[in-house]
Amino acid sequence: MRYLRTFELIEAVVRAGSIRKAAEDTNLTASALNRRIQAFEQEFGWPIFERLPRGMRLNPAGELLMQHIRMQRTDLARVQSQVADLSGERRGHVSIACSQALLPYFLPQQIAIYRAQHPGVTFSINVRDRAQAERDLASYSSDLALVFEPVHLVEFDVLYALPQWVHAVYPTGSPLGETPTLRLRDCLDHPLVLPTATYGVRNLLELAATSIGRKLIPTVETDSFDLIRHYVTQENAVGFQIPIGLKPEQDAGFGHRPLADRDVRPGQLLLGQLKGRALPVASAKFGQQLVAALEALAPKQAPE
Amino acid sequence: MRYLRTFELIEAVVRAGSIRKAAEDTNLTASALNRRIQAFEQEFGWPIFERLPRGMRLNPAGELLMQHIRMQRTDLARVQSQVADLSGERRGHVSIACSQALLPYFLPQQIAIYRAQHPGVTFSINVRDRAQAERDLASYSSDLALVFEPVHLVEFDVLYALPQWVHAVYPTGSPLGETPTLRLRDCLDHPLVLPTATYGVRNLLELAATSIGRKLIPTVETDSFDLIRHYVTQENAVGFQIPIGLKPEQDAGFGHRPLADRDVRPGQLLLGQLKGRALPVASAKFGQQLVAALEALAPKQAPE
DNA sequence: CTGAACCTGTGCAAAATTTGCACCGCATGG
DNA sequence: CCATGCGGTGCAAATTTTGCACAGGTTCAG
Repeated sequence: MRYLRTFELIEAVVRAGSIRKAAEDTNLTASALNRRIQAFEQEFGWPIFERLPRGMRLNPAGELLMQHIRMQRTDLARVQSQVADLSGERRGHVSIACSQALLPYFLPQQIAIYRAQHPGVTFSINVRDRAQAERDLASYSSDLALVFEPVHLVEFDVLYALPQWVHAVYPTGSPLGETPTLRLRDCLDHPLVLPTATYGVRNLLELAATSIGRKLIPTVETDSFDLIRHYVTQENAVGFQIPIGLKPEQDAGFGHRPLADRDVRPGQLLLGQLKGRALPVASAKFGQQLVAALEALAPKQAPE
Repeated sequence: MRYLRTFELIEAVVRAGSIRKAAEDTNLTASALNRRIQAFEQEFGWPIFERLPRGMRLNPAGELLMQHIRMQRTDLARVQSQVADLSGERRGHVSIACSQALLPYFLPQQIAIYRAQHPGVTFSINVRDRAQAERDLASYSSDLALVFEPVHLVEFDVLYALPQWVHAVYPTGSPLGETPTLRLRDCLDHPLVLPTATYGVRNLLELAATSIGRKLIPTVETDSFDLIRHYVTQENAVGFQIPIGLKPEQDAGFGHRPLADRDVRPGQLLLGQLKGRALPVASAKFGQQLVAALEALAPKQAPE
């Protein structure tokens, strides 16, 4: 939009950190860009940048303004999406911040289902840890968040909460697959492949280990759930994962089953949005579909 | 703000109902204005006006856009107000939609108190009936509403609720001032000066009258509470009013006292804002002051 | 201490955009 | 059936935005 150009330029300066760099990104001269920023500050009434010898940085007033700009832009997108909806076009864009576990099966399937009905809708999926996901919502860079065990929950409107029991992942043939129920202490005798501390699964495991007086000593620590799955087949190791990221019956050299409820408490996979925000039509509809899909999933994943 | 010019022009067209009239209001040529509107519609992606032989009218898409425009503008004002606040200037503007009863004593006093501390803050006070007050909030044309017995209460965030007993207003020396408690049936023997049906006081009285099998037959019906007060001294009539609009001891030829609790239920004077809206600093602070003032008022107005 | 490499900011002329004027086609209403 | 008021358009003038050249300042390496 033409009339939002000034905002785009301001954002470019914020990103680039200096007028000259931003000028290149925006195909403008530094002088032209400089004058637009100055003109805006004059109109706005206060400077929004600190002039440093190395470039420009937002001052507190600028931070407040940036919030407004981001909100303004996404609200305009919402209006356009609603207008498209009432013209019967059902176009739009959905942006989701989610945990890794949703990537292999759940989200691809849900997106395909949605797009089968509304081919005009596009998606962006950003993998975020639970803290960053909430920050994404707050800065309007994602519409929906689908994360495991989020941290703050301020400014977060929960659309649906699905309980998830932590599963252990082990090579096929491992004795862990044999016992009637799978206890945490049995897993701890094997080499452990654990996610890093930012992840909810790790958090739940640490709590559980402490309460039975043990410590988690990871053989491999990673932020890739893919690596966890694949490493257990290399060594006789144990990894951990929530079931939504695993196929019901696995046959690529490893199996998985839930840990005993009394050892590790189940966590929650939360679908949510920014509190009080009106979502674009496409995002709202997709959110509804996700709620329905998660609901359908709930009874199948009963605790053992 | 320069970059909001397009929005101003759109609003001007909406208000004027035609491009040519709006062109006069905005000191532009009809052709220039016409082209800006067309350029915007092109960028926006859809027409926002219906072209009628007699002028232009918003289509549904335009209605959605107007909501966005209004919201956008007031949010920018909020940002500017917050920035002014962090520069320690404490400037700003507070707009209030309120019932008539607040005009004679309560609001003037509260505004004076606030302005003594923050002389940079300006006020606009709009008298609105309870339905229109809520519409004002929804269209962002008022920050706060202070109304008696509002109707819908959707989209309305209650900041404080003060119970108000309906008082009868009668000429000094009237027998109504003598009885131990004032019953509604005694009032009904006198000529009645009633507010019109849009007002909460009338509503409460109608309900009360019906429940004792009587009907209200107004001698004078008016939307001016001033007139009610002054008319009772002309004829031996009875008017009704909520106490916040009356001085505790009145001596201008009329007295007042609450009607019996069992005859007429007390109504609520509600201070509120649009649900989910972040108010400008000045409005928020003034809102807090009003809450404190209403709180201080509460115990003094005990039922008889 | 010095010079290169950054940065923001400014005067001025060229380029691009917006505006005003004159005018068209069209529906409405007396 | 004609006067009136409406939105829309071509074109030249007016205004705004931009690019270029350059000033003035700070940082940092040698």
